[in-house]
Amino acid sequence: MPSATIDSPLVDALRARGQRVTPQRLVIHRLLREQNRHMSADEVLDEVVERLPGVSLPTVYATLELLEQLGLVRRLGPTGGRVLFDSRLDPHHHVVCSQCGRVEDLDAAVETAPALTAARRAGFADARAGLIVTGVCRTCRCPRRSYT
Amino acid sequence: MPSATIDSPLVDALRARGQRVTPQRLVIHRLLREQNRHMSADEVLDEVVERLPGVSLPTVYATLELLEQLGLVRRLGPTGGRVLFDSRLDPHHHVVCSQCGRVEDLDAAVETAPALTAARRAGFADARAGLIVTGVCRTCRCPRRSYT
DNA sequence: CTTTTTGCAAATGATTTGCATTAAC
DNA sequence: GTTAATGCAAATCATTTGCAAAAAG
Repeated sequence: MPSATIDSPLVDALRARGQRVTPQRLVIHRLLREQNRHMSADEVLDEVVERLPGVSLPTVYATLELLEQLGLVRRLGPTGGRVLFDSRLDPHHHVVCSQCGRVEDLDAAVETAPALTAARRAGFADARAGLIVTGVCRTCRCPRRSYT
Repeated sequence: MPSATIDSPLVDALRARGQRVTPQRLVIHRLLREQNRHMSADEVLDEVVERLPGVSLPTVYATLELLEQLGLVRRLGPTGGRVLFDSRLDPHHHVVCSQCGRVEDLDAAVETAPALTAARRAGFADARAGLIVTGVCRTCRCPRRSYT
């Protein structure tokens, strides 16, 4: 009976996918489990090099993407790489394709009031809420085939 | 009695702030009102140069930022310039400071089910929802003064 | 041993900046 | 006339890529 360590979820997922367990991956994963804050790739590198000198930024990026695919971290922010501007001013939300970055409007009633209240309580003024739904769009889902 | 044109909201806001009404600003604003889609700065430039040759990318960026400040467009995507990774895996939301980019967790119950359903109906699979609240944090609000 | 992962250096792409010129007011 | 806004070229920043060397299984 293997005792569940902090590494287990990562190690198990890697083995299940036939991928390798490297010190870089372990250290980055541990760091993220320990730190209870949002970190950029840069910040991760800074902390990681202290424990494992020589680690490179590209490795950090690759590992973070891997961890995201394994469901072990959540990516925040740019879902595609660029900023988009929306001319619709009425309240509505958005769906973003996690593969191609396509953004579509989403008309759905979502009760954002409690979140706005919580934000104000946290010290944020002029709060506005927007729901971002992430998923895989039809086009990206249908492999190599025009709309059937 | 000035008839309300499509330009009015922009022109009025500019005058109110003592800023200048330039053809670039008018054309970019009109374009965004007409097009009913999300556009990147590049895409805006492409369309704008057809109507006003010689317009530059920096001007497009500056104008889009201005329009955002005036509340005439909404910015989607990178609220700060970089991606952040969140190690919290349980459902929660985020507040982002629109000035400094600071991101904090937000624990508030938000009913995302209807949005997820709408996304599926729109053809998106594996949909996950995250609420992003944008506002100005306390630190950015208190001008030039450490926490009082 | 074989194949994946790494580190390095260089490339890419979006956005921003400095500055002289032009155009609003 | 004054001052803000523009266009241009170059800078910056985060992220990605190509490839040979190192390491996991």
